[in-house]
Amino acid sequence: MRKERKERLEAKGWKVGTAREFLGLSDEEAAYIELKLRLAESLRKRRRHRRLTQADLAMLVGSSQSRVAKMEAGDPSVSLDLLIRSLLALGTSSRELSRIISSPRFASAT
Amino acid sequence: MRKERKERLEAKGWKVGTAREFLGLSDEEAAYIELKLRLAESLRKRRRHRRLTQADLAMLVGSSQSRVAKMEAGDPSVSLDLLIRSLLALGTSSRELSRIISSPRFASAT
DNA sequence: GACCGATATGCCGAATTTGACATATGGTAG
DNA sequence: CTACCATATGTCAAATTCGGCATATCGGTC
Repeated sequence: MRKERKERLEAKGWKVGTAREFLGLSDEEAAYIELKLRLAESLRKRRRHRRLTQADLAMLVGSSQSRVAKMEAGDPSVSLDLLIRSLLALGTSSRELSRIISSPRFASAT
Repeated sequence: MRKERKERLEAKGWKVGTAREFLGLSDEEAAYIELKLRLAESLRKRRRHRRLTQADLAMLVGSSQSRVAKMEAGDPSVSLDLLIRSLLALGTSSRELSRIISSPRFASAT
């Protein structure tokens, strides 16, 4: 996998709609990144809802505060795997997970 | 991550309903494995629908035939990450992805 | 201002995941 | 049976991701 490329940038300031137009991303890469950001956003929302600190969540999933911070930031160094595992650890159901994945981050438009 | 445990077995003969009852899996682990199996199943279905061989798909996602075989078998050595990336490479939309994730593998019942 | 809890960022060695290869198995046509 | 193609399985070095740690930054409160 050669994702050292644009992924470095993915979550810097591109939390906005589609990054696709700014960088030269393939549909597939764009979809992957979008997905990651949706999960990241949701993770943070759910953690806060439960009134947990990043450190709490880290403990819960057997990770570290810094990794949780990276997850929520959509950092390229975190995999969908860990993101999803964390959501599951927070008690997210498949049903809810599916909703997260299909929900538009803003309004896809265009 | 200490998944060397039961995951060794996960995809052996446990394509059935919930593995949860046989092995001592936590809700979270069970959900994770179920999810993986759903994606695996879907990947195979979609690849076949497109009349592609595992080698074709491998080429498409920049992987190898053996890895594709492992993906479709839900092998513990493949991550959700790769599984999802492959589905995306096959043109699966977020919408479809979400449907895959929430769809029961059989009939969850009980 | 100083202090404090929460979060962000950079780094590193350890652990996991990957692609590739060899090889085995399965099915099918000749 | 042989040949061929698709798929399965095992292994391994290289690449990626991991947890943990140190440290920086960001509000609040005093």
